[in-house]
Amino acid sequence: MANQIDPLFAALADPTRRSVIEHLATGPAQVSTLYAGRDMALPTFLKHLKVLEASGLVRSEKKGRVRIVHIEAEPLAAAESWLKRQRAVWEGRLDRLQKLAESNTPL
Amino acid sequence: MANQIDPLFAALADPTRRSVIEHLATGPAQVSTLYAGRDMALPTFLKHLKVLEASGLVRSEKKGRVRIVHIEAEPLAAAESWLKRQRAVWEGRLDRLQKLAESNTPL
DNA sequence: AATTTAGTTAGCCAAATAACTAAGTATCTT
DNA sequence: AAGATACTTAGTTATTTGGCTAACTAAATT
Repeated sequence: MANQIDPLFAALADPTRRSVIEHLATGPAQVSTLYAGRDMALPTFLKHLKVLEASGLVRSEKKGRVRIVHIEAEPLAAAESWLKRQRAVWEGRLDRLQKLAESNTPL
Repeated sequence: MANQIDPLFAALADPTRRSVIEHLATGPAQVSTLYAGRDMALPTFLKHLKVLEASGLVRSEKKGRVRIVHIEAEPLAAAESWLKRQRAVWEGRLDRLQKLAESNTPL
């Protein structure tokens, strides 16, 4: 029922995982490509991929011995949306404060 | 030097802390007000506030025996900005795919 | 059929996180 | 001056996280 936004932000709180998302934003990729050049053991990296997949930010399917990973747009948009909403509330408040200041300071 | 975006997303990955941000978006508040109605011990809640403050999302100062907490707009915007950037890359890719499909399918 | 490639599973470990209680320190209020 | 209020600090505990190695499976290549 709930939005499951916790694991989403948690997934984004790691540089390895964010860089995977950055890579996948340019298109789907297989595990070994995503792994290339990383300074960590493969099983460690696979755990990061699992965290991403559990958060819903990413999906994957196996083709032969290769696993193709792709980004999932909606959860990314959901996170952005939460932030946007907070900013809207915050800016709405600033607007009201400004109007108040203007009405009380008729120069 | 680096953007310190890790602790930012990490701070947002907890419902208690997000609800504090939601509250503070409507304006500054003191600790006891933010704490009111929460089902956890006060020291536990204070740790959450410390996490928020360490992430830069929030600042606070003490006035007498009361601590006033307020939101910090920039880090919130930085998180939103990262997400927006990913979406831009992603949507740019979708646009190119669509154009490609159009040019290859002249009806 | 043997080897290489691409991931997977299992198990261990250290550090970080989230929670608690108990006890303490300022700062109002009466 | 005493008491209440608003945090603060210290110390404990359980769970989660992020990392590792070793050993394994399945698919493609030679």
